[in-house]
Amino acid sequence: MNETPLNTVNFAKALADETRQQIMRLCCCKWLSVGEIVDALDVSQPTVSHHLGILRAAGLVKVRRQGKQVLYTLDQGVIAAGCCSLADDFAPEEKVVIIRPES
Amino acid sequence: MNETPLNTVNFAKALADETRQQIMRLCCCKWLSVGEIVDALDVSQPTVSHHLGILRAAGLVKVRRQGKQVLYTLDQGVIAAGCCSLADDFAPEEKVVIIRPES
DNA sequence: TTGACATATAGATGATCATCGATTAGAATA
DNA sequence: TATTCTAATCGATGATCATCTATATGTCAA
Repeated sequence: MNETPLNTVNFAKALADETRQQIMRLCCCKWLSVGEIVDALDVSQPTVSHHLGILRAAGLVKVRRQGKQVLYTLDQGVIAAGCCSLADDFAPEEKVVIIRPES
Repeated sequence: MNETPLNTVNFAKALADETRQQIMRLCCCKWLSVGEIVDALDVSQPTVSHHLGILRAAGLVKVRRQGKQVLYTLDQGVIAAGCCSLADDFAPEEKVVIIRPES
């Protein structure tokens, strides 16, 4: 639900909050439960859930259920693509690209 | 004045508005006066000035005075660097880089 | 099936922000 | 200097949003 298409405005909006970026830093390159994120930050559990909902709606995180817990991690592919879209639109004379190991 | 340092949160906030991105699209790769931007959009002159002020405070635009007019253009170097910072922080496993012709 | 635990949702509140009309400031020209 | 043109600032208003407490939902274990 609340599936906003990921244009550059929605992408930027999803990133435009300090708490949300803190959450993103935490679950970058690893899976974390909501509780672990709450413990690591200084905001309430509903606030963390709220921000995770926004990141989920924007498609910036992958979600997995493990028993009672719900695990989140960043979807780096989507995020890298979003960054490149921004650069394509607003810095086309600088060639910002994703280097792929093999193709 | 109002010189917020350009961390990833402030960078994303500067981009996180539809009207602001419209302005950015307009003055990407060319210099435009405030009046030209106002004519191209459907918002008032104070609103355009307001958004230009935000882009200026974030360092995303270059400004030049020409007679009575004030000209703006995007600072693509800053924008490309901001995109790469975002990608470095939140998609480190995808190698997002700026390709420089020669170095 | 009951209870405990983990997360999501609901509803309220205060802060931030985009927008506008009115006004001011700055620059060029007559 | 007075006037005109251009852009920035002021002050107000409505909308969006981050945050909280309280509650509901969902999952597992006893």
